[in-house]
Amino acid sequence: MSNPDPTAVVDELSWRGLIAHSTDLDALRGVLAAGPVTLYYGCDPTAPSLHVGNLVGLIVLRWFQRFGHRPIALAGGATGFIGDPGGRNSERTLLTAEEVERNVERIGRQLAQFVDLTDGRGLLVNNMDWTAGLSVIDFLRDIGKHFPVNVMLAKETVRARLDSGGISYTEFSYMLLQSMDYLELFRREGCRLQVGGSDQWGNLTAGLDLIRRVEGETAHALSWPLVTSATGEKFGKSTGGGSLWLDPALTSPYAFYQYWLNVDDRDVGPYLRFFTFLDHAEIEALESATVERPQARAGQRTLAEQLTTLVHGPDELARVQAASAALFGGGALEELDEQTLAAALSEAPSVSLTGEAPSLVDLLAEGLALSKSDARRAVREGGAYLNNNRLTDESAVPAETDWLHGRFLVLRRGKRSVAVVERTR
RNA sequence: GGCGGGUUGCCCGAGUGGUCAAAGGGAGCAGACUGUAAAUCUGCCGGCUCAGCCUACGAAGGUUCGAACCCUUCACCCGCCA
Repeated sequence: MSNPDPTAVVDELSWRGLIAHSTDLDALRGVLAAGPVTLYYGCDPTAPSLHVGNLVGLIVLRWFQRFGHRPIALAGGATGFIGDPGGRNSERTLLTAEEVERNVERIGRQLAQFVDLTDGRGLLVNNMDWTAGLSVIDFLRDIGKHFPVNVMLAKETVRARLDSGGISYTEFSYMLLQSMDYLELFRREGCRLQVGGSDQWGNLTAGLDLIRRVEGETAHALSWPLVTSATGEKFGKSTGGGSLWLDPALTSPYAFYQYWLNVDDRDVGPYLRFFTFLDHAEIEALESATVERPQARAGQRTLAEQLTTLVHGPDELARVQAASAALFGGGALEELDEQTLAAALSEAPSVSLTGEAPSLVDLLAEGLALSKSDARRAVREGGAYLNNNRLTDESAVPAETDWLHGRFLVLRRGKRSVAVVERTR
């Protein structure tokens, strides 16, 4: 898709609620109108995978690409080494060089999945490339000289840290590195726009200042609002507390799909706008459907479908939908044929068994990653199920007839956590 | 460098010799109600070979019949002074 009006990307993002702060929007439109604009978004490799928090950035890059612009996805091999002081009240634990390197490699692959890199339409870079060889003296002279400490101290991220636990010189310097990235990309690639979450605003504007001082030119910044949820919980914390990762090894596509399927009614509309590329009419229709017939959860279903496809692909989507239908369909598991059941269960965490079966409490603990105390408690509280039947006996052992098709036991804790035990002989 | 304050379970935070696995809140989990939602109510929320035992209150050592609580040393954090 190529839109005839390259400035319309601003209106699109605005309609979707993806603009929180911006530098001069009219000036930005002017730049966008003048031709394809190169812009960048950076992620630090603090973990071996991107998470949903990074998803907005990737989607914004895609929007720009759709409107004919040229996105750069930056993996922060250098900045991740230092640690962003923002959004925390204490110092980060430094990652080792091996960890950063490994994370950069993995995150780079994920970034490449979201941005079309063919024929120079997009670019993937690592800021370590221009930071590693820099000497301290050059850095202090060429970059540090342009940063008034009084201005840095006034930045929200720094001030918050001064009020809580203090901040090391290392993290204090983070802003300089990020600004230097922008300057570097401005020089190398003619990058004129940096996008980021609103918590990055201070860092974004620091980059603009640097470019103005060094190059005497105006660059732009655009931020999106922090994604929140209606209940005030941290967005993207999957049930169970962990982050919602994009890597299927860290968050299974099934769990990923279920997360979106369970989104609060009040969040569906905003999330459809933020996270999908559906057109306005379709989103508005889903928004009214959510108001009129909330129990159908049409919005949640579409959201879950769209995002699972975006991140994990259509094949995974089909599998997790089959699994969800089997596990939440309300029908008896015994009635599912072996093939369907096996396919559905392939999405759930599983335990393989060869010999005699241990107690169900042991299996619950292992399959659902609980402590045995927790597993015991779940049974005691009536929150543990075998093949959709509530367990009541803490010392129960699976009976021969419990094995579905002679192969499977379906264990469940509460409504949503499912694990499968598979027996091989 | 000096003086003072602090370090408690996932987070915040009470606890100053036995009744402490440690108040209260938040987060989380389960049950009921529902729509695999929200709100609400109820229960749970260190581990285990679970009516008992083990491990835990920054670290190590000590006093004591007994220590999260007292003493010593060390580490880190926060103030004020230099």
